Parts: sequence; C-alpha cells; structure tokens
Amino acid sequence: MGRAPCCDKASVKKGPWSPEEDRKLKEYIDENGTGGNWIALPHKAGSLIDVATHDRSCDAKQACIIAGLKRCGKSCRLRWLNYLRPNLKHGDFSDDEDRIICSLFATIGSRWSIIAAQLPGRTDNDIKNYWNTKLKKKLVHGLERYTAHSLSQRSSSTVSSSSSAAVAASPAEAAPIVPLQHLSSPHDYSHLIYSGGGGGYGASSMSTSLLSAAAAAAAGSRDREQQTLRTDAPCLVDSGGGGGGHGIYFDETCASAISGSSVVHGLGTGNFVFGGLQLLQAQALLLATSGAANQLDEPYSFAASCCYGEEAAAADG
DNA sequence: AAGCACTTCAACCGCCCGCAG
DNA sequence: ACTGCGGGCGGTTGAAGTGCT
Repeated sequence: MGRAPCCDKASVKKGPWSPEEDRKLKEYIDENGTGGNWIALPHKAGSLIDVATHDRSCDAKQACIIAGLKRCGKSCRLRWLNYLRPNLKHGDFSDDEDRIICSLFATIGSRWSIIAAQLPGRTDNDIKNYWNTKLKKKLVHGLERYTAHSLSQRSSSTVSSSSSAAVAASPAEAAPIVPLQHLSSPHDYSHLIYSGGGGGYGASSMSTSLLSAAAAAAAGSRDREQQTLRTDAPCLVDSGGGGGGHGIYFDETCASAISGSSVVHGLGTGNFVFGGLQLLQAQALLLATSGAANQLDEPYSFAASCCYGEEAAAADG
C-alpha cells in the first residue's frame, strides 16, 4: 500500500497550467519570492483561501492555494522551476550541450539535477526529456550501425589496415557479439567480471567512480597476465590485452552469455562486446567529442562518428 | 480528409533525504 | 534516537502535436 496522496485531489487543480495561472504565480513570486518554502508561501502572503479544507493528513501538506490558484505546492514549485523561472532556455540543445550531457551521463548516470547544474538555463526535466526522446536514440543508432558494420567486416574477413585494432589473429575471433537488445540495464553493475589485461583503453577511459570500483575490485592484480576476478562490487570490464585494447563493458546478462574468461581474454583486439549499453554509448561520444577520437581504436571512433552521423554513410558504403 | 502511429514534453507520482523539534 | 515535515529528485504518464498512410 502506497503512501497517502500528496494533496486532496478534490481540492486542488491538476493538469496543464493556464496562462492566467502562470501569470498569477509569476506575479506572486516576483513580488514575494518563494522564501525557500513553498508550503509557507501562501501563508506568508496571507492569501490562503482555504487551508482548513486541505487534507491535513496528506504526505507533504503542500497546500499552495494562493491568490485564486488551487494548486498543490509541488505543482507550483515544478511550474516555477521548469517553466516560469527567469533565464530559462527553451528549444534545441546545442552540440556543446549534447556533449556535456553525454559526458556527465557516462560519469554519473541519470543524475539529472547535477547535469542540469552544469547547463545554465536548462532544467533537469528538460534534460531528462531530451535524453530519453532524442539523445539516447541518436547514440543507440550510432552503435547499432557500428555493430552492423563490425559484423559485415567480419563476414568479409577484411580488416582495416589503418586500425591499431587490426590484430586479426586474436582469440576474439571466436567471441560472440552480444545483440544489443539482450543487454540489461547499464546501471546493474553488480556481479560484473573484471578481466585485467594490459591496460586497455576501456578502463582508462571510464568514469571515475566505476574505474575506482574496478581498481578496488582488481586489488592491484592488473598486469600483463590475463586474469579474471569476480566481484560483488560495481565494476567494469577491461579486456586489456595490450596494445591499447578496447574497453569492454558488460553486465551479468552479457557475462553469462559469454561464459568463460577465455573468451573475454581475446576481446581486446578488434572485437567488441557491448554491455552497459547506455554507458558505453555515452562514453564513446564523450571520447569522440573530447578531441580524443583520432586516438581511438576503430570501434570507438566509428561508433562515435555514427552518433553524429558524419562518417556513418561513408563507413556503411 | 480521416484515421492511425509515433513523438514530445509538461506535469504528476511517490520515494528519499536532511533537518528541526 | 525517533518522528514528522518539506524539498528535491528520478521515473512515468498522458495529452497535444506531428507525420504517415
């Protein structure tokens, strides 16, 4: 059984705000401010219409029935913060904003309020919506194109000679590429496997928190010896393998699909297993847009370029 | 032109956390 | 230490808008 509703639904208005309601709320806050207290706001103004009839048993007791506005305090706050507040930006996000969002998402995940704090004029709600409706799709599309590209390359047995990843005779030839849709949540990092190799690109490019977790999990065991370490701690996978191996990230689903460290070991050179999907997408974009793209091995740079669609067509062709 | 499918985004919901008493 | 309150947050919903057939 859930908690009691925030407000007496019968006594507060819900749904879209009318221009008149916006005007009233804005005028009120312009004149009086919120005082940092949305609950007290109507009381201070002495404009409370009927707080006695408000459901005092409600969770937040957030009556915000001001100056003819029969709105829940939370609703007032949300409307102000997300729409009426001065200096808010509306409209398309710039490439720079895309990059910031991606890099922060790769680092901290869906902490929208923190991400919003780095983008003046943007709200957490804006960014959340933007990510869910546009940016995520853009990145997914990019990596799907990479996956297709990778498979087609494999089938034709041609490997780019310009790529440092082109170590064709790797054990990874036998490694499966796990379908993207089979991967579970990128936030489920429990029970990951860390396969410490020779300092591949993956680990070095990961977020601080995950990297430190990985380091803790590895407990200093990383060396040129391929080894597998199971850990209950949040972790990531770095296949390493030397020579600037690619980062490989996968979660429990992916790990079980691969089943076997011998498979994992070979993946550092020219093959890729996508796990922690969103994280990797964001990471790839981060790397590509931070000026490091030209230093990346093929999968990263390809995926990243696909994300922006710049070189994808050429790569497809 | 109509109907359907898909996308967008404002708004809501309910949980979590910090703080005050 | 405990409890209740209020603010803040992330996830989700659904109405409105847009595109497609």
